Amino acid sequence: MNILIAEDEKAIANSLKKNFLAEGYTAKLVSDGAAVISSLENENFDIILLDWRMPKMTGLQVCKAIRESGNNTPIILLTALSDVSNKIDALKAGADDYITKPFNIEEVFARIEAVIRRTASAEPVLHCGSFSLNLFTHCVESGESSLKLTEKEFALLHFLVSNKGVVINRETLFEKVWGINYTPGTNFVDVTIKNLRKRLESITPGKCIKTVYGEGYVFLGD
Amino acid sequence: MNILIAEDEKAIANSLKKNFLAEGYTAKLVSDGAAVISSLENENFDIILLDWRMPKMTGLQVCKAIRESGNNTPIILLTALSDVSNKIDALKAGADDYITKPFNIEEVFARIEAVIRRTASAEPVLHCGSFSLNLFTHCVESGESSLKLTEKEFALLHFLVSNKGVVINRETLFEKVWGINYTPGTNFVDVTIKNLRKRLESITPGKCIKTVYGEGYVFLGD
DNA sequence: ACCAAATATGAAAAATATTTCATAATTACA
DNA sequence: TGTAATTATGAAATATTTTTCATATTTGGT
Repeated sequence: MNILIAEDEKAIANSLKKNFLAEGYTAKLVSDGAAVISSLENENFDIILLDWRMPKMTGLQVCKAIRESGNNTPIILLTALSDVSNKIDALKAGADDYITKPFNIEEVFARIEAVIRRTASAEPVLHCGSFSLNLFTHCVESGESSLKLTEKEFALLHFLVSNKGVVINRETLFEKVWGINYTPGTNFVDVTIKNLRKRLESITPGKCIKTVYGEGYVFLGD
Repeated sequence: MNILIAEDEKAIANSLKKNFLAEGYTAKLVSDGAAVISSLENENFDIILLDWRMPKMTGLQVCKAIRESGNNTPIILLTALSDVSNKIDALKAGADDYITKPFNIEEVFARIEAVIRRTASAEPVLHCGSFSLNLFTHCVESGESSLKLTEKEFALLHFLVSNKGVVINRETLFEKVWGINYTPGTNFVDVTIKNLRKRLESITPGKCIKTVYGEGYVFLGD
């Protein structure tokens, strides 16, 4: 078991690490968001313990950044606040669980095990703000509701979501989704965007695919 | 970077480990197949170096066992033989590369980097003997040829492959693939099996889905 | 406010996939 | 070998998805 600990307070970080080593686990300590991101690029971890308050970026922002980079390593957020709304924010940002400080080490072990058991059997999903895209079942999911997309719809949304925030022109979308060179005169992309938007209405209230006049389409998070 | 080294010869194993540690990598040494399997259950590795000849199980068997357990960690096989047919066997069994002894450490580092770069961008596949099933694109692939399955075909083959060697009855197949309770009178499963077999003809020569009279269907490896 | 270009939409047509069903072939067993 | 049960298969009927296209709406610039 290999654990990444992102915790600013040295005392807590060292205490966690000592306990993990005693259990035969390996643990790496980092103290800011940038270090978390670069560690994840170079190494695989079984779980990430992420402090809520960190220098420069909040744990929440780091969490979002991790998920946006496509990394699905389970994350447990550590926080001094017991506010319930933070928990909701945390889970929305892509965290898997949440431990309130002060905690005892048994609780940490128990939650790690629970999260790993839970996520080991989970299917890969792309977190897209208020909903998520299941890459295996091709469903968009939000809370209880789930909706299966057609293949073109799925491929188009998948591509837009994985380029969140960047405007993609029709030619590119066409070539990525249909896999063939763009031939002017077809409006496949427009039609599929329309259908996609209609379907997403029932899943998420806001308009998450925006048209940029003369340029193309963008997926916006929320 | 976390490396699992499965090598019987202590001298080679220790030399590898020393070199990896010098590079800032972590490495775990094991000396038999069972230890490889159990290590993988408890820890994530970035790469596995696997000796061709090991006590009890051959590296090839261990390799197959790893892939059958659903683990896709990149594997490099180490072998004293320079026989080309072994390389083919190795890749068939699910290995990603192959290094011939004696090797120098630069070659090992170079191959590790190459394999990681290659597999990092690869899509998840299920190795099924002479072909593989791409879980993202829903294609069966064998060497150059690739074939897109329909949804029911994919789901049926996926379920059979992930229960390789065990006979599954029609009721179970129906419920897993169609997601609804079995109602007698339908022969969806039979029809889809027929279509699947016809499609697989062009990919793999042998009959890999066998009928067990009165019981159901099995996927057999090859 | 008006115009031309760009985008959205509804709906028909074509292509694919799924389901149904009748019949043929195969199997296990007496 | 004969028979009933089981499985395989071809093909029609449905359903779904993809593509086409004509028309409506929106947009940015004048």
